[in-house]
Amino acid sequence: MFKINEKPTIKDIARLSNSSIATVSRVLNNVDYPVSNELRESILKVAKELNYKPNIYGRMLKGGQSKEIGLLIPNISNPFYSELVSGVERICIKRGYTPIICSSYNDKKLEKKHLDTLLMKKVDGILASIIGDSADIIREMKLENSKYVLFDQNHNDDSCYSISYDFENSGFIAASYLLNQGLEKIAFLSTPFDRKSRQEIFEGFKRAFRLKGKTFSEDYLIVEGLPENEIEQNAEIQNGIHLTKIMLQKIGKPEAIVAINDITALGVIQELANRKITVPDDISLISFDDIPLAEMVTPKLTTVRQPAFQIGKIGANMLIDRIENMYEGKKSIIIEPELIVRKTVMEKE
Amino acid sequence: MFKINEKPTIKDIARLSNSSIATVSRVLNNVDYPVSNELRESILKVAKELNYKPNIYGRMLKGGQSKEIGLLIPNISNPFYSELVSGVERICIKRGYTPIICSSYNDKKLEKKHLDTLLMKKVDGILASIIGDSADIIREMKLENSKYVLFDQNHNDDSCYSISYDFENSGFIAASYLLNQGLEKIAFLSTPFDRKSRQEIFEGFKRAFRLKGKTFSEDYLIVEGLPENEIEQNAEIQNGIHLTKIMLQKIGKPEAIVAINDITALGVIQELANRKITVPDDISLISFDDIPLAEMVTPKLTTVRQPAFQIGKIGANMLIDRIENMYEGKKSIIIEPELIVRKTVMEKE
DNA sequence: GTGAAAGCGCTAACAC
DNA sequence: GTGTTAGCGCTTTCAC
Repeated sequence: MFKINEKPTIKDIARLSNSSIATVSRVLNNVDYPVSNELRESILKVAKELNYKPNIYGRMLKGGQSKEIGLLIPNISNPFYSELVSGVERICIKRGYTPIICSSYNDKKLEKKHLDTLLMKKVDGILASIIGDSADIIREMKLENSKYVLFDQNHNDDSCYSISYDFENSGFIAASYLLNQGLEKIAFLSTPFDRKSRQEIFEGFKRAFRLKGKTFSEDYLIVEGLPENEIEQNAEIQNGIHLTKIMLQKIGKPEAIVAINDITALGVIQELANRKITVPDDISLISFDDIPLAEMVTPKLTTVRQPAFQIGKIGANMLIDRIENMYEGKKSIIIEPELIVRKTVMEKE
Repeated sequence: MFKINEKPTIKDIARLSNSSIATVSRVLNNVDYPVSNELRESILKVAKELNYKPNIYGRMLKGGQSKEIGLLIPNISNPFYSELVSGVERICIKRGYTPIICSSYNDKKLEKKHLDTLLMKKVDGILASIIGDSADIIREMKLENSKYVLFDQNHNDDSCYSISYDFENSGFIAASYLLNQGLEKIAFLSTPFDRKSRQEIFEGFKRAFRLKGKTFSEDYLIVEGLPENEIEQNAEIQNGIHLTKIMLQKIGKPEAIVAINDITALGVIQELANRKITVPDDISLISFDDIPLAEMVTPKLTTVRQPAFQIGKIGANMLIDRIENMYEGKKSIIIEPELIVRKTVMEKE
């Protein structure tokens, strides 16, 4: 018999089926190779009896693919990213890969450590939304000539495959919609513009004003941030509360508010409610992302959809296509945002 | 030189540092073994120059630990589970493990496939919240003599390590709190009692009535379910909406509602709002879980905390302790729930 | 059709 | 202190 309490190997199968490891390997891998039916049956029978499971490490050593991809994100418990992950997962399931999910919790050291782990595991590729020095991370991935695709990154590096939203247009859509409802005193609430995305949304926002022949007064730009530390998972909502307080103090009640994302918008609603100010009756509110929550809360959020699930799916397909050397699309994919009208903006009747 | 475009191995390092693979292995593993400083320096220098990363597959083949644990859950994009995952992740980071997260999306076939993948990867252990036939899954894990810990499972199997909440007490706490506020016409809204947890919550709920010398009229028990299919990610909130409609039709407006979880409660609020019924002014509402959302929405949810993050942390520690043969706690850990008073229950003044 | 044997990168037992 | 070597489970080449 084979070793007690040890996993059976092809050797055991070979012995018990009176054949050789080579033949067993051929049969089990269903490789296109002539094997007598009799032997084949016998081998399969023994394999089944032993409840044989191949040892992937033996296989990997021969230089196989790990069929794993790394997924480097800031925080799995942020609904935006858990949606993104979900999209990646679906594609991975369909295409036979396992995603290794790593949250860096806004800790650059940890992010680097995760990267090292992934590289060591020799994952077939990496999907990353980097919080730290992206140049650094990219360099390392290149060094290991790992395949990778970046989400929404601040990279100036043309050599990277990436996927992102058209943030400028997002901002434009939001502002245009408000202006079209006759709302003009609009406050823009955001955490600091340290990510390109936020700056771009603001640029599009201003473009909408320009196009209507109006000017945006910088007094209405409220940018402030608790230092970005998402370990406190409700940091973003705290930002919304904080920004609202500052806004009310600086400029009083505007007609409408643009919040940099849905979670921030939730904070805005909460702080306004504290002061008996109702959305949308007293102030209209629009934000960005359209996380699933957006239509679960009351009132349902009017928002500009930047679909996390979809970007996850597209990104995963892009990466796997690259891994399998069949990617033929563009190096940089841009997803167009979409206005989702719900209940937080008072519409002109 | 070593092979172009290939990863350097200890062989390459040995060659370039004029030593042997054994010595290289010793130095790199920092094993307690005498090596001359000169050689050590030289080896480390070469390793660094080559940007050497050990191949874990070679190591694993020798029977090492994978330092991975499997995490089998229903759905990563459900906030409850993304919190749980987050808890597991923290512990894994601290203790040097990588969690492999697998969502089964309520598909039993997929769950089984994930399990096979995990077993094949020879993860050091598995944390599981099983949706399918748990006996089946447990049998397989035992067969592979894999270490495992179950979350909140319907297992009758005493031989299992598990962690769960005291659901009966949760139900008791919720009902007692409402009754103490003078609320007596209380509806209980839940999806079908196919999980032990829901039945237990209801038992505790009834116990509170009994203890106050009151009886709960079964008319007020509203159990109904869209077939459980969380692929539609907002299935749970739809359940809340659906249950509310049925309730209003069957019994009209109760004084208070107990909803089986926070997301369902969000659906309740939404449907009531549609009909201009306000929480808590017209109807009080309490639910279970205390997902982060619960205090982000307006009104903030009064709920009985069944802390997902904490259960994730404890479960991960339990599993890793078992893996490292240092677990000394109980086979079955029960977490006590806690009442979190916020804004959805009208308090007696 | 089938089997023997080399070798993937690493660790560890053994030899010097 | 250092080096040689066997062997982990598998795939694959080569020989029969």
